[in-house]
Amino acid sequence: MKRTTIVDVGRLAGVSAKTVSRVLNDEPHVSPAVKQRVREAADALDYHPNVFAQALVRRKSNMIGLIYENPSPSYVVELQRGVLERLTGERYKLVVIPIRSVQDHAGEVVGMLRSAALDGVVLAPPASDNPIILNQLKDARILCARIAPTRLIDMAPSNLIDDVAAAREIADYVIGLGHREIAIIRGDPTHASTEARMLGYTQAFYKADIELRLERIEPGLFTFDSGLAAARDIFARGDRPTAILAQNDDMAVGAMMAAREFGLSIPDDVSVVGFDDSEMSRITWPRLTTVRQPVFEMAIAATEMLIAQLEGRDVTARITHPHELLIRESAAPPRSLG
Amino acid sequence: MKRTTIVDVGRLAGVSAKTVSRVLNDEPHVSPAVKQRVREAADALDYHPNVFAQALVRRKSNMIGLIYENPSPSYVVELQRGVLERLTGERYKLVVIPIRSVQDHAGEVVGMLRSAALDGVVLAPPASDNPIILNQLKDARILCARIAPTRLIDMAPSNLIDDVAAAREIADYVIGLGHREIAIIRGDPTHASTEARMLGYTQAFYKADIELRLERIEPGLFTFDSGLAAARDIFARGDRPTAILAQNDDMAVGAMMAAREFGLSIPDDVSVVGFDDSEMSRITWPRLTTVRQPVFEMAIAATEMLIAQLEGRDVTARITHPHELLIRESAAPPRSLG
DNA sequence: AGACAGTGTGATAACGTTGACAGTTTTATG
DNA sequence: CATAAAACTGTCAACGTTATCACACTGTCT
Repeated sequence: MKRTTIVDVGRLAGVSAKTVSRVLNDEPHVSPAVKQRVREAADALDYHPNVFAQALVRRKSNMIGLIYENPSPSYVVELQRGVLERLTGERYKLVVIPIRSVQDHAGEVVGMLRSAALDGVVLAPPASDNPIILNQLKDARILCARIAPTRLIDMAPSNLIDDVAAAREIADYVIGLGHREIAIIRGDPTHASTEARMLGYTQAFYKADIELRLERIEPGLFTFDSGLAAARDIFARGDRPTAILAQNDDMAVGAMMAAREFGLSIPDDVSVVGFDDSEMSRITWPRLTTVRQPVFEMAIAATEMLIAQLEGRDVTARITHPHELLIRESAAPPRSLG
Repeated sequence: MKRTTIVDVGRLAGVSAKTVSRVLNDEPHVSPAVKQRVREAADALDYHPNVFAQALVRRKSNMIGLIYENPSPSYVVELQRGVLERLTGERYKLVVIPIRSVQDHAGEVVGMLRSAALDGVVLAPPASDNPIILNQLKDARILCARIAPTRLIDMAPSNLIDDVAAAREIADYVIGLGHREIAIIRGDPTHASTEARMLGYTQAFYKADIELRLERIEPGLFTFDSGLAAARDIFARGDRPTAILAQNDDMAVGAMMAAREFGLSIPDDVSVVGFDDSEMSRITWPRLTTVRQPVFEMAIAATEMLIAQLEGRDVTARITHPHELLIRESAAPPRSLG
């Protein structure tokens, strides 16, 4: 079973392979009559070009990768939706490349990408923050665009939000409601945004002259389960906080679940706020107060940056996307203030 | 900037290109000494094979596609997780191919796949059920494995659950709780499982001698929003049902949200059950009673079937995966029965 | 000793497409 | 009308790898 090639099409249309190539790639200098004949021949033979032969000779694969290691399914979904959104109508295909642990395998990632022969990659956290990966990509001359890096911002095109300010704002809000006994559930320590958000919280605490007690800071991993476990720890201890700041929505929803297990009502007994505005924050009850990170838009923008580079257009080096405090029903003044 | 090729490696190691190829592909008939030399030369030059040249000559791309058009993010996540799980450690890469509307674009899908030159595809609903796509894949000799088809089961390897039985069981359960006034939120009419689940509900109603009133059947699209809208319609009407059967979890959670808007408590005022056991069913409060469809396992199995075909191994033609009724807290006897 | 199976190695020709260049015709220009 | 410019078309050699075949050598079995 031989594939039909461009030569077959040429034979049927009575022209050279090169001419067929020109027609199929919409190159100029082909007479309308020939164009028509070639098109018909191609249709008749149900011809589809061999992308490998093209990729080989053009040195371009029309495939881009999305690299992530993200414990939050809703985050990953948004990410991918954004990339695919920008890719509709383009000839690029998306190859998804989840990494088990960027921290542990940073050295191997780029080698893998090289064999995959992608035209470029979109880096999501924490790969977008990893200096080893960034440097190796540069050495291997693989183009990239980044989502939510917090370091080395100018090393490659970046899509940011101001994590510190966003975290500070939601902490300000919670403090503004009257809370003083506030617990924090941290994100995955290998993600740089964890520190950034922590810093934002700290600034808000400092401004309000609230002491940040270490035992009120629980480790988490950005997963629902880690939020659930952290909040169980928090509630199991004697001095229950009146509010919980979770560093993403998954953990916040986990914390809400834990509160229910302890018979606590939200927001009356304990306020819970998240971070991201992922889909799940809208489907819980009460709906989660959170701060929106426009992941979908950031993914679109990153993909745009990548495509711009691939096509040799000018590239915006950095976009800081707006965040937004979304006040919903999961946080309220502490009961003592009624 | 020239790429380093197999010839360069050969030159450095003092052997022919073919010998390098043999070493790199672990073919026999190479002396240990040469093997060693070639390996060192390849390392020294940081050589990575060009996958396109390989694909061209081997007629094999080592890429597989995942085709879906699925409105439920959590379903898609599970699907992808399963495929990627089976692919870890394999040399295959995953290309994701979301289709806007399989119904409308069935004729174009396979052409697209052909140009993408994938070795095979995993078909998720509703593409797994589409006869046009299946036939064209067959004609184009693109291998495939299917997830949750309901028709033409023997046309290609399939991973099923018994949708009818599963739907009947959860309806039986709700009826068993004492409900008689039951509304149904249907799924996307272009997905064949919608009819299958409907049939299961119908059987349960018939067995219990409950009339299935048409005005109690609301259309939906498997999305949270469609479930929300459908349930609003249901609650806005005079004769409120005591239970709602939603054909997936997304819509069930939407219905729970609608109930809250109407000040109804779950399960006291109204019971809600879903279908799938997607992640969201565990994070709501009360947790959603549903019937588990092992999407993750089905995706792993489908990928295994595809790989087996690609490697010429024997392929299981059909696996019926177990479903399981998961009784949680979102359904209870109707208030009238206490 | 001769035949024979295997092992190790290289030369050459694909795989299907496009880039570079050259040749031929048509059209525009002075 | 001559001539330059543009439009059209074809030839040939890449692109980087592997398949196929050929050859030389090493044992092993009659």
